Amino acid sequence: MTSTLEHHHPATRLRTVLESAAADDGTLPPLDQELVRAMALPEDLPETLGIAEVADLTGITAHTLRYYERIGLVVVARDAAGRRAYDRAALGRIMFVTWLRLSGMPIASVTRYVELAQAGTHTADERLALLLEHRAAVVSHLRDLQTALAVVDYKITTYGGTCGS
Amino acid sequence: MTSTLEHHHPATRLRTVLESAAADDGTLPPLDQELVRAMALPEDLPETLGIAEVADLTGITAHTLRYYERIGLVVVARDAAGRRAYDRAALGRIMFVTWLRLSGMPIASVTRYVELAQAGTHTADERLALLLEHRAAVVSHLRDLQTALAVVDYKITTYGGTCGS
DNA sequence: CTAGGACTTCGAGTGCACTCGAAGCCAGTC
DNA sequence: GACTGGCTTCGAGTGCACTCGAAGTCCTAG
Repeated sequence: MTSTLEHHHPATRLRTVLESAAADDGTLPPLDQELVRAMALPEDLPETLGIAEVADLTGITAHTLRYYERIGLVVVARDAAGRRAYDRAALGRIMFVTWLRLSGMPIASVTRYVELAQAGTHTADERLALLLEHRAAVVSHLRDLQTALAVVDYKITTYGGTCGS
Repeated sequence: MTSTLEHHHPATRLRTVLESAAADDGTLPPLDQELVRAMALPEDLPETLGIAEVADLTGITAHTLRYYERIGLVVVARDAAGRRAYDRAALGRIMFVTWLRLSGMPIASVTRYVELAQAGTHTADERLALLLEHRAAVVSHLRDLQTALAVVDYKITTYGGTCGS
C-alpha cells in the first residue's frame, strides 16, 4: 500500500485518471459523456485499494478521505484488520464526490446527495433536482470566471498604458 | 446615500454595471476588451459615492468594503465628516479588486498587487507577472469546472439508469 | 522476537474570508 | 433641540473545509 506517486491537486490527479482511460486510442478528445463514462475507473485495478492508493489516485489526502468518511460523505468497507478497503464502487463514489467538490458544491449539499442515494431509488427525483440546481450554479460560476478572465486579460494587455490601478 | 437597490451577488451586480454600460446600442455582445473598457464605470455617476452606494453598485456589503480597506486591499478618501468618499478611481479599483476576488485570487495576492501598484510605475513588470500567473490559475480552474460540468451532466443524463451512486 | 511502517480513532488546531455587534459621531428633520 | 438614520471604529465571532498530532494497533521483514 506504499504510495509511489508524487502529490498533485485533485483535479490534476483525476484528470490523469481520465487521460489514462482515454489513452487507449492515443487521443485526448474533448470531454463528452462517453469519455466521462470511460474515465470513471481504470480497468487494471486490484480488487480493493488501501487509503494511500486512493489518495494517490484522487489527489485527496488520506487525512481528508478519513474526514469525508467521518462526516458521512462517503461509506467505506473495512478489511479483517479494520483498515479501509475501497472497492471499485467506493472509488467511483469518491471520484464523483470529488468532482462535485471541485465544482464548488458545498460539503453539506454533497452529504445531502449521498444520504438521498443511500435512502434508495425512490429519491431519484430529489437527487436529480439537486444536481440540476448545482449544474445551474456551475454554469453561472463558469460565466463569472470567463468574465473575470476577460477583465484580467484587459488589464494585462493594457500594461504599459496609463492605467494606474 | 440611501440604498435603493435590492441585494445581489457581486458578480450579478458587476455584470449589471457592465450591461448598463453596453446598453447604449441595445446589444449584449460577447465579452471582449472593448466591452471591458466600457464596463469599467457608468458615465452618470456623482462626483463621489458613499459606502452604501458602492455596496449597491458592486454587490459587496459595506461591512466587507470596510474590511477590505482595513487590511490594505483598497485605499479610500474621506469627506469633511470623516465618511468614506469613493471617487471614480476608487470605484474602479474596487471593481477590479472584486473581479480578482471573484476569479479566485486570494486576498493576500490582491493585497500584494495593490501594494505594488501603490509603489509606483517601476513595479509594472512584477504586477504583470502576478497577473499572468493568476491568469494561468483562472484558465486551469475554468478547465476543471468544465470537466466537472461534464461529469455532472453525465450523471444527470443517466438518471433513471442503473448507476447507484 | 523485534523493529518499521502504514494503518486506526479522536479531538483539537489552522487558515481564510468574512460577518457581526457595540458604542459613538454627525447631518438633516419635525 | 430631541430624534432618526447612516455613518464611524474596534474587536470579537462565525462558518467552512480541512489539517494535524497523539496514542495505539496490526502486518511484514529481518
